[in-house]
Amino acid sequence: MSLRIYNTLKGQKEEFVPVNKGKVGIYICGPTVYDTSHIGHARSVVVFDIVFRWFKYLGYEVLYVRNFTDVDDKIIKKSNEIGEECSVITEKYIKEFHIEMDALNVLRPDVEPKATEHIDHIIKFIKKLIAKEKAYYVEGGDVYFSIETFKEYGKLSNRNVEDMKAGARIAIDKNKKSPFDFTLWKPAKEGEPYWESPWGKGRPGWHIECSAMSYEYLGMPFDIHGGGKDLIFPHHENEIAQSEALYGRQFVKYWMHNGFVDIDNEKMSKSLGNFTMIKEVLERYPAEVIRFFLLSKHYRSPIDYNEDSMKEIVVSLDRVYTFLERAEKAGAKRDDSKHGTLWNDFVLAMNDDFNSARAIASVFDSVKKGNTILDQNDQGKNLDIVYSDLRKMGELLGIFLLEPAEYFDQKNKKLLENHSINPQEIDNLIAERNKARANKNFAKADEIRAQLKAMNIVLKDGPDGTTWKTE
RNA sequence: GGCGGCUUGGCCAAGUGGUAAGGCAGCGGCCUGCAAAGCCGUUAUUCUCCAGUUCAAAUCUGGAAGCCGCCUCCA
Repeated sequence: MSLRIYNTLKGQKEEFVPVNKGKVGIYICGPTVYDTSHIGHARSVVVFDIVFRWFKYLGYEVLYVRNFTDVDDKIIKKSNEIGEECSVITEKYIKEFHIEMDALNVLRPDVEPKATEHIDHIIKFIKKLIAKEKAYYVEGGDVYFSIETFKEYGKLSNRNVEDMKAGARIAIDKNKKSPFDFTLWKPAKEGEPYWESPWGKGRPGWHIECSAMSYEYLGMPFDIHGGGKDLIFPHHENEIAQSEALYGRQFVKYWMHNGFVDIDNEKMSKSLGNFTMIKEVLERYPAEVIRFFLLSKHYRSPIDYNEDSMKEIVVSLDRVYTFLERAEKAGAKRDDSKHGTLWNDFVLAMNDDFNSARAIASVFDSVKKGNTILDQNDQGKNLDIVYSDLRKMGELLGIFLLEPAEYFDQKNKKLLENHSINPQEIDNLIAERNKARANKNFAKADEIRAQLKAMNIVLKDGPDGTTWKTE
């Protein structure tokens, strides 16, 4: 049962064989910190969080690096617009990013390097490229990478320079040897942040930081490099060019790219004004629901964010927690010494290119199996196994990790707040209804049930009395 | 123009050439004073269409239609 990963470079799934036995190096392109993160960022981060967790589960020694791009034209633009220092902006959004990702139960990477803290490494990298004649300086302070010096340019995105020229969607720049040469270092204009370099005061281009920093932390080649699908070209293509041109060997073994999040079947875009921010979604749904949603479809496919899907996820999550609660009340105990057959299905799914959508089917199969055991009053070992497997699946997916009571309390609290309902009011109505029931006045009892139902409160009559939940 | 992807029941969604997972919704049943939860049964002779390869195809090949993404900052 070995792990298979879809490698963008090869266009197919391949068996995962680490560069160094027992170890895995992962580098993920993190955000450019100039604005609030949207649900698309959340997907990328959650997807690779699953990858991280799965490698650890498989017993690898993992070194997980995810950068922050904190020097960039967009940051400078924002700085000019709002009159704040770049560093104030980047720090603000890094902090926000951390808060939101923590809420989504995302594990922090081992290292989160910032471009501005690795300018020395970047300059050194560029100097070496120039020395090898893979890059050139032009009058005025720009340094470009020369794609003509790297014959394999285009191998990740399946492009070739001739075809791209035919597309002609690129501005001709007289300073460049080829229109596809890209910036490694650009000069600072008046008032822009800068660092001293052999090419004057300036700042690094976007692509170079990932080559320089990944080399610093993970060496070359390393195992996994990932990010959103849109980064395949030009960002990752350019990283390959820089790193492989300089060192003459493979840069990355497996390239992974996640699909986009659409909003109501449309691409998120500024013109449509439908950028959906993580914080907005967190206001509407529990963080766990968002995470569950993001994992409900295979990571490479597009996923559509919409109200109906989210509601469905809420119902599904309730089902899982309802079972966990029921199992725990029946005395289910965690015992990881043994696994059931559904666990094997889960592992197979995850080993097949991190197929979380399929893995989630094992979650529901476990719930059903567990409920059947409970219905048949056949507790004991079987229940413990199903329960333990389910808990373990939750740990690896990073969902349903709460105690059921905590989950339902939070949910109830939110609903009561949203509808300004006083819990005391509910208790009073229940007491009244139970009095009616004791007197066999079922008409009155049903009336109260309906009244509560109208408030989105659902009653459950059990052997230990009446409990309620929100709908 | 170049490159890549998608099209599976009312909806969402897996699917590794061997005879359609899972979830939501619906319907029937058991349980319940009634409910809720749960369980059981039921809902695609069929996977956009056409042709081909094969004993066997949703899965492979060729073609058609529709949709989407990247090539410009973008997760």
